[in-house]
Amino acid sequence: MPVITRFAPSPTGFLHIGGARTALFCWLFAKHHNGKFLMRIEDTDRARSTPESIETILDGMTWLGLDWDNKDYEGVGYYSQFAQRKRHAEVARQMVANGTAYYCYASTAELDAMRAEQKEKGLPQRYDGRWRDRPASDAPQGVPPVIRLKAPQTGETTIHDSVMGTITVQHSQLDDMVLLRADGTPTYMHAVVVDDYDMGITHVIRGEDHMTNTFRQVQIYKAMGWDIPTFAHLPMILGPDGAKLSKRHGAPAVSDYRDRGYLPEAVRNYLLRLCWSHGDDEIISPQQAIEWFDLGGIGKSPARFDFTKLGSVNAHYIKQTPDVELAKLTAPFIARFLERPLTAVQTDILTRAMPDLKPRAQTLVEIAEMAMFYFHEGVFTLDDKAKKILTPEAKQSLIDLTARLETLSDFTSESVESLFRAYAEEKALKLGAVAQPLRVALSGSTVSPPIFAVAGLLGKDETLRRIRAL
RNA sequence: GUCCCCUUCGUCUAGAGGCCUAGGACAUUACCCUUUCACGGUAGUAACACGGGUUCGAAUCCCGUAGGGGACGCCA
Repeated sequence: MPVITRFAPSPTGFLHIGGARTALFCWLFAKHHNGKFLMRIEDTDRARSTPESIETILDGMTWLGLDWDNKDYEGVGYYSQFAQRKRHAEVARQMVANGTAYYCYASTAELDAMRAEQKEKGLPQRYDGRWRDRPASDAPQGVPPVIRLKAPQTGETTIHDSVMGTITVQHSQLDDMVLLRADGTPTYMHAVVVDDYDMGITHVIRGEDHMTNTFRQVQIYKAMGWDIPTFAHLPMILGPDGAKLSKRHGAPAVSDYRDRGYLPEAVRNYLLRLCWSHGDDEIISPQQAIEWFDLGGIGKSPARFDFTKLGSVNAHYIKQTPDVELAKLTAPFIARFLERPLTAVQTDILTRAMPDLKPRAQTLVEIAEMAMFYFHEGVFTLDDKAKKILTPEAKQSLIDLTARLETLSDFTSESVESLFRAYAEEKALKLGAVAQPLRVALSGSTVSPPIFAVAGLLGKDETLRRIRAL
């Protein structure tokens, strides 16, 4: 049987980084087995679902390179849960007919009171089954009922989770959950099961927060006589402090990572290593990931998100990315700082500077910040450190040097360097004594890429202009 | 409160009863390289939550304790 997995986000916000990890694992598992990976939007909550959110989520998936196999579905490009509502209702009614579900006329206020009382008494908060065995003749007039599952009350259910192992829950822990709301729309619990069945999902891979739900959902499969898929519940991703990953930690949305200059392949590699391992391997190419990925490699314990490590993985992928492409990816960040797009000449400088830029950065934003001085016009504002470099002697050396630079016919990184080296030797100076002042002159800072390379890139005119502007 | 899951360096993890003097990566410290900052290289600090068992032998199996996470909606 071919493997079919799915990612089923609810379109009520952005694509969460934890969701992205789930999607990645589903995708990898399907790819590994030559199966299919499907996208389903869980939009049954009409009040909270928005088209913008769907777009954001799909964008995030595309950015990460996680393509789904039902892009042509019904012309919308994904399976919509809401569109299946008639089918959900039909199944619920079928369950009433076969005695595995029933109508419940309890009002919301009534149920709130019930839960409040249970809580006060320290009892487990569960629906007490007040309509479970009442005859249809008891139904009040004009009250639209919900349909509830008639859950088994004795015995137990065992599931064999591919990550968590064999887990058994007593049926006494289950309650009669709502399947179909009074307005005829399905609840999540019901819709997932029906959709997973209809879509032929063989492996339900999802977050651990769905673990206990699984035992309730299994009752629906049983009630309908459907085959139960394989479940794999992934441990949570926690924030650096061990609490739930949230806005407080800075970056819960996939788009945050794009905006901060992380490469999608780096984010994927980092995410892959959260709760999953393949021996001591850390840097794993997309091809290797597909080849190696298996459910057995997933750990059971939750992982904390570590931005520092993500940074180092990102640095690795930055170094691997070809200069032309990296320049293309960095240009928008620079353009944002400059408040105008880069000219062809500037793009060319950026590309040629890339070999010296990329080993120094962890993100595209850092590259952009570091590259800004190349495009600087006018006079630099120097900090104290830089000012300290420009002693009267240093300035004098620079003036001496401008005269010599002037005569250079072949103005390159190499020729400038040998000229500086010769000068330093002549004056019995360390190279740093002339290189540092040049660095300040050309970059406006005490820290920059190798300064002779900078001079070569800037060219003779601009180099002399910057020295004279001091 | 009830139920479920988890627990190896600061973090991600390797580990399937003897290969463990517990390995790797990130971070961190020192040194080397060096025109600055990085990159790179070398070396170091650093962990089996605790308590009981089982066994000739436990990070690994069992029980308990503590801590963490999750679920308990006409949200998904």
